[in-house]
Amino acid sequence: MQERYDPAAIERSAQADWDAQRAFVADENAPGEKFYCLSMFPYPSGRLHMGHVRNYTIGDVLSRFMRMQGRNVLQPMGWDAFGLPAENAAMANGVPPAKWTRDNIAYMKGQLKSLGLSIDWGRELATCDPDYYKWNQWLFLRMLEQGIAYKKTGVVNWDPIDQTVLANEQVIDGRGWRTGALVEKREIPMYYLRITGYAEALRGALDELPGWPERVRAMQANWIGQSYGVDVDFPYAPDTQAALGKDGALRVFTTRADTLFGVTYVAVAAEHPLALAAAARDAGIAAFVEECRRGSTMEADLATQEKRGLPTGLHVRHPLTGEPLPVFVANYVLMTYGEGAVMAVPAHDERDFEFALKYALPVRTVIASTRAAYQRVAPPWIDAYGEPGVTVDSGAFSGLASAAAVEAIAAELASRTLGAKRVQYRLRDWGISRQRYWGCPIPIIHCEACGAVPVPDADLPVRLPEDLVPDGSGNPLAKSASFLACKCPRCGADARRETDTMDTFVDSSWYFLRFTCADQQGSMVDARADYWLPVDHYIGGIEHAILHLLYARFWTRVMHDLGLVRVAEPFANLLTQGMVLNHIFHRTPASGRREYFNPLDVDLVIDAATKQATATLRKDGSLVTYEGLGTMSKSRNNGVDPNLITEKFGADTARLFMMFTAPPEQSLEWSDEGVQGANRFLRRVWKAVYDHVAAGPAGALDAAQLAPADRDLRRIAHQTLSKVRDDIGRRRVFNTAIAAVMELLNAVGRHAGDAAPARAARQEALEIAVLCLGPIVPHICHTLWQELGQREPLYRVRWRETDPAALTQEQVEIVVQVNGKLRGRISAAPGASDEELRSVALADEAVRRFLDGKEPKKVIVVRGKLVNIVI
RNA sequence: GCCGGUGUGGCGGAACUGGUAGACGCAGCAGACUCAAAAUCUGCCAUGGGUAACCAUGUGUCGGUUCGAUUCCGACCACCGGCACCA
Repeated sequence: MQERYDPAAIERSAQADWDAQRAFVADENAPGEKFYCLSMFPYPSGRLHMGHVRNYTIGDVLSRFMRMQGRNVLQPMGWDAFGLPAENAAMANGVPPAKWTRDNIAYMKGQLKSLGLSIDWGRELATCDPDYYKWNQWLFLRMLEQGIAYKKTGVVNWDPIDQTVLANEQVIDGRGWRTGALVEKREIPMYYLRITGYAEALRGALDELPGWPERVRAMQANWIGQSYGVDVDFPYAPDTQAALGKDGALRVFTTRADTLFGVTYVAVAAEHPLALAAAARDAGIAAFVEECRRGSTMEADLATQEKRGLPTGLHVRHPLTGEPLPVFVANYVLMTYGEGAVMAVPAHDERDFEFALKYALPVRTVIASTRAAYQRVAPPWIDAYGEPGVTVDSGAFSGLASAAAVEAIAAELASRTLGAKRVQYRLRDWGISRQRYWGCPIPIIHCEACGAVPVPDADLPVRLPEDLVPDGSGNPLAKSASFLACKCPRCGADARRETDTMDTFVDSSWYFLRFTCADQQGSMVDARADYWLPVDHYIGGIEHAILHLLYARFWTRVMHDLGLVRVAEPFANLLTQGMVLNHIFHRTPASGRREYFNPLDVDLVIDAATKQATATLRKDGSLVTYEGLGTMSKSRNNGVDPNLITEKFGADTARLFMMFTAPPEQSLEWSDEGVQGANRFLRRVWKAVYDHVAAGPAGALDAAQLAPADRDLRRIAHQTLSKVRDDIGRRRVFNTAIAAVMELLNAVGRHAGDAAPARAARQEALEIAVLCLGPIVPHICHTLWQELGQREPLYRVRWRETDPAALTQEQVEIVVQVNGKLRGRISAAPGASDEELRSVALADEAVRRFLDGKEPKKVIVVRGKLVNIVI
């Protein structure tokens, strides 16, 4: 055995062994219960980043661990290959997105391979392959037939100079990122998927996902946002009838029908028909409506902006009292939620209260607090105003508890056909049309005579031409004569192809199904999907907790309902890993644009006393501003290239650092010293095995022959075995598992003696250490396992059973507290009774000092752990 | 703004079911080896007081429940993730 740990050579040879043995090819017919372990596939941005390394290491540790538990494991990998960055790169370099993407995939695949991941590469797929996206199109057509996909108008960001649609991230402070032009909103026709039809199913099934983190389930439930309420119709007053030229009613949705008698005005969104009718008559309103339409589409902006509105001059009548109520246009009413109109109850809703105060509208108290938190609503706002209570000043409905009042008022409205109870969801339908080139074409043909005609299945896939180069001025597909030209499938006339492509969330909504049968040409999925699904463990960033995971759940349900797959829920267990952080340094020169510096080029000193940070540039010692820790990102230039680490220390060191430094769900702070520490530990493991092996083979272990020190080592080794299995297998934490093996190795270092039983105990302890580390640092363990004289390669070895006899102890330490404070320690047999523990504790010298001769009032004994004496 | 999360030594973190706060590692300090340095090994390492034994304080802040709270409850503060066209 070599004395020096040489990661480059070891990793090369271990990977060659695994390749030669086809060690990780998944087989549906292999023995063992299946285990589908999936990490979120990467966007091929060019190079792997540390978030990927963390994600894929977690998945690989689980995969390798589960193989050792006898499971039949599938761990696939692919590429989320469509998306905006490829178009941006094309604009910057003139390279077609297809070439850029495929080059990136080739490079990143090499990087992934060098990490030693136990992936079945035979199932690799890229979402930009026609073999893959053909089935996006095929399922879209099925959804169209089912009415799940439909067309309506939607709002987009429009850059008037580049004549192009912008993504939200391309809008900076209301201006286009390239042109600086003020962004406009435009309404254009788009395809939507009716995810709202699945809202109840998606929400209800969250309760049946115990393997998901509570916080993700909560986030999804809130996103779907189920609320029970009442639709209320406010009949038009004569002025409104005149303005619209017809009779009718303004419909609002409310969860607080009990406050109906407190309504003092109604508010509508800027896009609401009533607002548009008012705008047509009044230039001031038209200007306000236009201003609201110009603003951001992002919810965060809408929610933080100042609440403003204007009276439309129109009125509606209260459905029960007939009182005329003014109609306002307000920027805080969302056209996309409910009916785009709200009944305003300033006394019992904080937003309405703020608005009414600002515009001097009446505030009418109609709820009495059941805990006497207030008498009459008056500024300033307190949260109690918004709580349910008992109705007052509500005509025939006064004196009812809120819940009862809702029922009674809903019944009354229903009897007058002016309202009905209804369940409302916050969730909106999923708009999938993107006015972009690098995505999956939507399989529609526009015919002058026949309208929008679906492409026949036989003509799928609609291929995306791969030679176009976007230049920022709109979708190049719209200028490609060869792509556009086609015949109408219905009438045969010349027609034009749809140029919108699909949201890339479509691509990632079913890739996990395709991995099970990536070679299937004849159908979207086959029976193998039913064997492997659901994914037993899905691992990915917390940033995907809502959108991707909800869309994937929805898409799978649609496939389920079409009879394509048996499962309805695709992911049985979910692990949401934390972000990888690094220091951020910048400098803002007088000229303006902020410049970021890579942490590699900066020295950071933090004064322990003052906590003052001083950051200087290495090359010239000049000062830069320390911004603190933040997610590694290109824009902040604080990424660490995984290659630098693997080249210097090896993949095992990178893997160990990632797994040891923080538990998987928490964010992980990058630390160069931490990486060196991980490498140091691997060198120690190597040396421990080397020293042992160099002394010649150890004999068989005979428990009866062991000296006390040998038994201690053996106990620690078997405790470690149990702990690591529990940590990885049940708790899904790795840092504590690694810490346990470190302790075992420290114990091996302390253990001495060349007698045969001592050497046998060390052999066993080292075998257990290597076995436990195997899933985490597979290359070094692959080699050390052989050096320890094992014939079966480690990747085929089963986990070892803990020997209960090794765990027994003659004496255990019991902690003694007086009034909850630690005052002494006693030693007792593990099975000692409460009485025995109590009397030994009371007799203890240290404890007696604190008892001060007093009689204990109470003695609490936790067997095997502690005695607490209360005086 | 709304929804979700996090907060423990100089630093990353541990304490799993309410029961010894600080495992394991990093950094630091001291020593051994060395001509020297690196590497390696050994010891120390929450804060304050004390030569020491030991004592007091201490898990973001304030309060509560309990024999006992990092853990449970309430209020607050700071930071992080998501908010529907980044993926």
